[in-house]
Formats: sequence, C-alpha cells, structure tokens
Amino acid sequence: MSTVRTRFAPSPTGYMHIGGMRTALFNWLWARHHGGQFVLRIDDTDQQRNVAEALEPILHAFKWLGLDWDEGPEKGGEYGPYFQSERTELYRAAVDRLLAEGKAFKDFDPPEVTQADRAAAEKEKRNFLNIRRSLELSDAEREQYEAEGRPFVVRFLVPRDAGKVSIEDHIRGHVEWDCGLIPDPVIMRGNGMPLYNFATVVDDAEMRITHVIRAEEHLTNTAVQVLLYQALGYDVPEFAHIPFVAAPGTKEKLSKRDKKLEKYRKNPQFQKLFDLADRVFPQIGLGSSETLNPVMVKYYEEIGFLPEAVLNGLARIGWSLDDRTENMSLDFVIENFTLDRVVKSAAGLDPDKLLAFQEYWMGQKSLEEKVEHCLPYLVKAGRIPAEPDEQTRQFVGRLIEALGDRLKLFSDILGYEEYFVADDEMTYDEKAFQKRLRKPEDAAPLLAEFREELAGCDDFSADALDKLLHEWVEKKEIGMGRIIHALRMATTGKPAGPGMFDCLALLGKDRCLARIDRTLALLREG
RNA sequence: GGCCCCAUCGUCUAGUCUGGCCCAGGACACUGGAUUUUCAGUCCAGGAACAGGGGUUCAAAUCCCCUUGGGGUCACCA
Repeated sequence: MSTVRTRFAPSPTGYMHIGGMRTALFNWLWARHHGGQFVLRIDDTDQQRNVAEALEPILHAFKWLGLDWDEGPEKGGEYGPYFQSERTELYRAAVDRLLAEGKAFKDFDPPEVTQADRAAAEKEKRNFLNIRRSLELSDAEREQYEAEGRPFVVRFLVPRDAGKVSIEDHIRGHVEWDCGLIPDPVIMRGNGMPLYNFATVVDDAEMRITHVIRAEEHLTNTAVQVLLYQALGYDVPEFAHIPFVAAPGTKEKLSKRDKKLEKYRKNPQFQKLFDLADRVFPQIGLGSSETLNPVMVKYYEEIGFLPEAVLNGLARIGWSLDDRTENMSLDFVIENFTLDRVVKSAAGLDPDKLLAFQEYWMGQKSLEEKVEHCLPYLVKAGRIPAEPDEQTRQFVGRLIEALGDRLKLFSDILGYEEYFVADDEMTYDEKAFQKRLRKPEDAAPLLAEFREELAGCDDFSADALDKLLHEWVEKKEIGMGRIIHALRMATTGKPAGPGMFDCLALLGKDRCLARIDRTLALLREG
C-alpha cells in the first residue's frame, strides 16, 4: 500500500476560517495517523490581491496550532510548485490532452449566450445542459475564429451517455450521479487560467494525493471531478466528505459574511464570544469583534485560548472516539483518529463546549506558562511596562496564583485592573458599593476600626491576615460577613474575586490602607 | 425548482453496518443542593432525545418503504 497523502488547499483570503481549519485538521490527522504526508497547496488562480500577504494569516494559524505541513509554502517538496498560479503549464498541458482526445472543446459562445440558455432552461423548468454549439463548427470555421482571436473557454465534454458516476465515500458510502444531468464545466477561462474543479483534479493527481478529505459542500463537485480523473487517465483518489462546521445552534454552514455575522451575534452562546472580543480587543489595540470575530482562527489566539483547547474542540466537531472520551491531546487524537468515526450530519460549533475544553487545558498549564502568556496582554493594555522587571513578573505570578481557576482565558487577566491602577484611580462597582458599604450602617465604623488593626500589623501574608481578621471578629463577637464584604469593596472595588486575604496580601499594607482611607472619605462625603 | 446529503437530550455525541445487553449512555449547558468570606472551582442530585407513519420480525433507535423537516450545490468563485 502506498503512503497516505492528504492535502488542504486554501485560497489566500487574508484570514483562516475556523471551519476550514477543522477540515485541515482532519486531513492532517489522517496523514499523521498513517505516518503519511500532509500537503499545503495554495489555490490562488483567481487572486487579485497580494498573495503573500493574504496567505500569511493562514500559515500563521497552522503554526499556532502546531499543524505542520510536509510540502507546501516555505517548505517546497518534490511535487511543487505548490501555488496554483505557478502551475499553469501543467493545467495547459492537461487541457491540450483533453482537447486532442476530443474530451473537451473550445466554446466560443459568449457568456451572455450561455446565461440565456441557462435562463431558458430554468424558465421551462428543464434541467440545463450546454447546447454545445461550438461543437457543430466546421474545422474551417473553428480555424477562422481562432485566427480572429475570438475569445473562448474550454469546456469538459461530459460523457452524457456514460450512465452513472459514483464514488464510495469514506463517510457517505455509495453516492452516484447521472451523467446525463451534468452540464459541461468550464475547465479553462478565457484568460487561460484553470478553474477550481479542474486544477484540483490535476493537482491532486500530480501530487499523488491518496485521500481527498474535504467538507460536504464539495460533494456535488465530485461527480465532475471523477469524470475528469477518468478522462485524464488518472487514478481516482479516495474521498471523505466530512460534515461542515455549522453556526452555533444551526445546521447551516458557518459563514464569514457580514449578514450572517449579525445573526450569530444574537445567538446566546456565540454572543459571549463576540462580547468578549468587544471587551478585550479594544484594550490591546486589536479593534473589536468587527475586525476579529469567532469565525476566524486568529480570534481564538488573540482572545487567549490555548491551541490545545481549540484543537480538542475542533477534533470533537463531527468526530468522537467513543461514548466518553472528551479531553484529548493532539497526540492522542493522532493515535486514535479514523475516518469511520466521523459523523455524517452537520455539527455546530459550540462555544460553551470550547470554553469547557479551554478550562480543562488551562488547568494543565503551569504557573510559569500562564504568566508568560498573560504578560503580553498587560503590556499591550498599558498596565505594565513593555519590559516588565522581575518584581512585576513576580507580582503577576502571585496574582495568577491567587486567581486559580478564575483565569480561563489569558485575556481574563485584563479583568483585574484593580491590581495595576493607582489607589486613587481604582473604580468601584456601583451596585456593590451601595450594598456593601453605603447601606450597612456599621460598614464604615467597622472598616475604620479594622483599618487600625491592619495598620498595626507587620506580617501581611495571607495566612497572617486570615488569623488577624478571625481573631478580631471573635473578639468583637461579630460575624465575618459584617466586615469582609466591606473590606473587599474598599480595597478592590469589586464584590467578587480571589480570596480576601490573597487580595490584601497582593496589594500590600500601604495600598490597602490608602484604599481604605479613600473609601472611608468617600463614605463620609455621602 | 433539479440533483445530492442529512435526521438520537438545548448542543456535541455513543449506540445504527453485525436487530435483543438501550423504557437509550457520556460530555457541555441548564436547574437544585452541599462546601466556601465573595466569585470561580469541587462534590452530589435532577430534568432533558430515538422527526412522523407504515411495514419486516418473537423482538427495531437499529433493516425496508413513504412522508415531513433541515442542509448543501447548481459560475469564465474556491
């Protein structure tokens, strides 16, 4: 048996689609599972813009997730070039072969004529088939047209009387189409550039791709492609049409179109991710959900997901190992990935589940790793200097340690600005200020009294503070609740957060006292 | 509309090929309780699905047929 070779063929669009990433992942997994090769090929036959620039984000996404390619951009390989725009000779040769063998023809009908034919067929509720007028041309006429330089496209001559074309799909099983119902596809444009359906066949064959794993939306294309493989005398590869990634809560293909995006925003689960973007990205100079949204892989990287979590989540969309295994490392998935366990129906991206994977994988990270990933957020948001000194790093480390599981995404660190702002710039949660400080009549006096206890305390470790407060409430014969909420509000401005004593220890004596004094002053002012 | 694909809890799925162990299992989410100074977490408990209708069979989520529903695709885009 020959080695397994799979490929992913993105077109340089300037961003990597999360659904496309899942397709790429399955290709990569299948290749790695078999010790074969994974090829990255760039479909840039219809590209106006700067290819290198539009490709960079795509390659970056692969690198971020740790999905390496054996052949392709930056790597080369023995079946190159890997940019379709550089393979035109190959396509032209294939077209010529088809033309010479009478399996394709030059169609001189202008686009308007074909469009009219199509419209007429539709009007009569008749299946459209090309009229093939150019086939009726005499040799002399054809030569004359060509001499005149009349524009033409090359169409593949679909063998209408060949009965059925069929494939045995790894996911779908037997699928067949009636050749008599398939219009003749253009395989080469007027400008000499090939079309996707054709270039893909030539490339997959020339690159010795053994398994074409792609989203289900391509299933219909397969009929023409199989016919093309046969006409060209190539071996037909194996196919696996995997379900596409659907928008959360739907069976619809996840799309990046603005109109769809507006719909996604209203989906409760998806909304969370958009809101997160609007909260986080402005702080780190990345725009908002308008510029970076959860359809793009980059979103997950920038919002602070772990590659492990995204990979785990992606692997579980449309694939499962058994009835219980959920958290899986990439190595584990490579080991266990098989196409026969891919489901048939469209599967929606579930932001909540993705977040759950993130929590799991975040829990596996060491404090040092968390610090390394959190620091850049604090730097970009201007909370700490660009070159944080050892003291700052240690402080962030202590904060992250105190945060524990509360830190789910790396960008969550930005939600704790109270540890980085000046004492007189700390803001208070208004509702909680009312509830914990303003309303309880004994809040201010108790706070003032405990402030003196703190002032006289030399050991500001969490343990010592814990002991100090417990002894104090015991002496005063009051419940902890009477003081602790007021204390938390006074020092952090927030009703929730890490353990109270961790907060105090983190801030240190001077800052705690300063903040309590400021709070007391605010309360006096009314 | 033609062609093609799909159909199990709200969601991701196990089970379907090789009918019985499934009055359907897990995870996420949700709800309730316990724990905790808050939040997060953790632990326990709970609700929650075989689209419908016909067959075949001793027996069907599983096989067959029909209906319904959902989706994809119909370009000189990929």
